[in-house]
Amino acid sequence: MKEAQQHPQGRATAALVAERANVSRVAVSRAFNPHTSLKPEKRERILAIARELNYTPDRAARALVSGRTHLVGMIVPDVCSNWESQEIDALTTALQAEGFATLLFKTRTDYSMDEQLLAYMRGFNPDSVIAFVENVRPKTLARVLDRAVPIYIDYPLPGEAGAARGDPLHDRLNVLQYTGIDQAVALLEGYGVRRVAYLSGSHKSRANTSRERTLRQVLAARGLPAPVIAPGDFSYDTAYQATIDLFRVGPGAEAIFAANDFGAFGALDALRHELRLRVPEDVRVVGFDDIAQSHWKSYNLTTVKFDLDERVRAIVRLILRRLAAPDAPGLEETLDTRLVVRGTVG
Amino acid sequence: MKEAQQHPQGRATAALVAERANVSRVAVSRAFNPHTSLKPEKRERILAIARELNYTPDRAARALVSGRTHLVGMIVPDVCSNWESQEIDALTTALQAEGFATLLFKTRTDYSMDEQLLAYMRGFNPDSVIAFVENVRPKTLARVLDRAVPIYIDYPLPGEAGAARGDPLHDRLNVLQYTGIDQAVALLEGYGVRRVAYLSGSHKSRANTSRERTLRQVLAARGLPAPVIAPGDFSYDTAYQATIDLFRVGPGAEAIFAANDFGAFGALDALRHELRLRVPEDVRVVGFDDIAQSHWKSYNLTTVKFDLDERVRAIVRLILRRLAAPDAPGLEETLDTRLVVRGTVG
DNA sequence: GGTCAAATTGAACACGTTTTCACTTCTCGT
DNA sequence: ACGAGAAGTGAAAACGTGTTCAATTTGACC
Repeated sequence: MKEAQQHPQGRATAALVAERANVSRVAVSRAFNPHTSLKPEKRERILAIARELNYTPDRAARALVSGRTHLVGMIVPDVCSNWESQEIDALTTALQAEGFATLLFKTRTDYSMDEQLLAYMRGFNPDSVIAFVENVRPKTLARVLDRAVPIYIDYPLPGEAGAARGDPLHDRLNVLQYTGIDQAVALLEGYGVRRVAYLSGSHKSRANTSRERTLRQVLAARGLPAPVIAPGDFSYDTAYQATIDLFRVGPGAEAIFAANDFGAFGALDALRHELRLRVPEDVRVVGFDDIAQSHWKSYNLTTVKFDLDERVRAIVRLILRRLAAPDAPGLEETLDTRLVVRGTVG
Repeated sequence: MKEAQQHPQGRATAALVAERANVSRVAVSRAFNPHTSLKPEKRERILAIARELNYTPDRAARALVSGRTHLVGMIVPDVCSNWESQEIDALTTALQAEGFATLLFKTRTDYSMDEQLLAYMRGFNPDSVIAFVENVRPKTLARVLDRAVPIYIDYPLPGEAGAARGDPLHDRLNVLQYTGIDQAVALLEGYGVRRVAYLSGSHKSRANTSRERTLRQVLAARGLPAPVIAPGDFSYDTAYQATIDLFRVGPGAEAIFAANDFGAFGALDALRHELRLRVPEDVRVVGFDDIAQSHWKSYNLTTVKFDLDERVRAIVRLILRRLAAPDAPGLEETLDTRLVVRGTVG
């Protein structure tokens, strides 16, 4: 038997555990892999000694041979001020339970995802990649990422909804927004609102485009006029200024749909503190996301909610299905939204 | 020369690049490691072919032999609602530039860090670990993490400040709070404030303890009475309720120090929307952190600011110094704070 | 042209694991 | 008691890279 070190420093290795337990190194490996055949009492003894020696199989070595790193790459423009931070938070917890870890990367805040960053991430060889950033073409992603199949979080445009696109290059979580928006418009209509403004998110983002078009569709279906569009970029500050412009320069509105909750906060603060308008008496406001701050008293925002738990479960499901069948064609999951009624509509 | 595959699928390997470039595999390795001797034109040619084949050295293999994973583990209780999310955000960007990636782990929100999670993280073998969670003893951390030397972000208590503790088990970033708190109290004193309340963070957290004790020290130094303590846990909701109790049941106060900005928001909303008090006319409020939301019009919070850039640079410096000298005794960096004046004091 | 130090090169080994493949030992039905 | 299938075992071969070391080439100087 080979002479293993007393591990005076550095991690204990499988060879050391094997020596201590009077078994082969292979047996140690098997003890840590559930679906291998090893006499139960033997496995028990090995695990006990491993615990005693503070031994865990080296993930780098394991990755080298198995091809699995158990890392899930996530690319975000901003960890703080976004719906995505909630999702990262919940995803990290869920993935931890499945034996994965979150590998975080930051791209520029203009939602552009450069190839350099993708290549950088690829170097870490994640098992899966979740693209929160939309402004990258699936083909670019697939070309740079040779192994992991990326998961797109997508907001289908009206008409695309049921279409099976079956793209084998990536998997997809579709978030439909019709239901939530329709509930919001119905509520507004009940208060007699007719003139609606849409406070945009970033121009090129599909989340934004989808929300705007779906809103148009819902308004049209109910015989209401098309929305006025105010420019924005999902940020508080831009929304604040855009709202001021909408009322000082533009035509104003009876209700504002903001592309996200942060934008809605900006709109609310502009209406109340700058334009001296009352919400909801003078203007009504609806957001998207339902982040933690939305229930705070200063805002108390009525908003279109994504079910976070459901969403996280769907993503984890996509990851596990993909890893179980690496060559399967593009997988899809679809979720719906609903309205959370608070104080900014009436 | 060994027959390398055409890489019909899967990553390109160093052997393939070597074959294509008519060099040895070792030369390819050297081409990617800057401080090795290789004829420049040769390195150029190898890198060109590597780029063409979309080749990057496998980090798992590299980690196996070099012992460096280029991963930095971060443990947080909450990614969304915290000062930490800002720090994670900025740290991730800075670390990316140095060739590292952020490995994110979530612990329970009660700030307790179980050994199981530490062992789980250890399996990924990060080069460095940043402990945002305070409720774990350095010895526990050092015992579970055999390789990485953890970095503690610490808020020294009054009196501990200059003391070189020289603990070799971990490195430390000290954040002093005297200056910022002193500036805040001086400002309040200028408005004639004498009765100050401190709205706590989580009881066991050193950030909280340090803020409370430093506030006591500053008040005493200026001949003002000791603060009334209202219980809290760094969250909006708890702060909201605690503020109501402070005024309905307790003695009230002329000014409130909240242990963090989120708590300050809760206090502000409780004062204005529940207690119908005016800020800053009736009660003045000061927070800690200066997060992004603190400048929003609804809050416009006067707060003790941590310089994020400076802080991130200090942490990166600690990481690099530690990796350059793995056996050095405990490293330390020390930073100060300052007050950001906005609208909640006067 | 000759000499010596410095720069460059590649074969062999090491890193710690999983996987494959024969081989041995059990288990159970006849 | 016998065979056959199942379960358990360990030696050896990967996985893709960095590092060591001795051999070779280059460059500068006289």
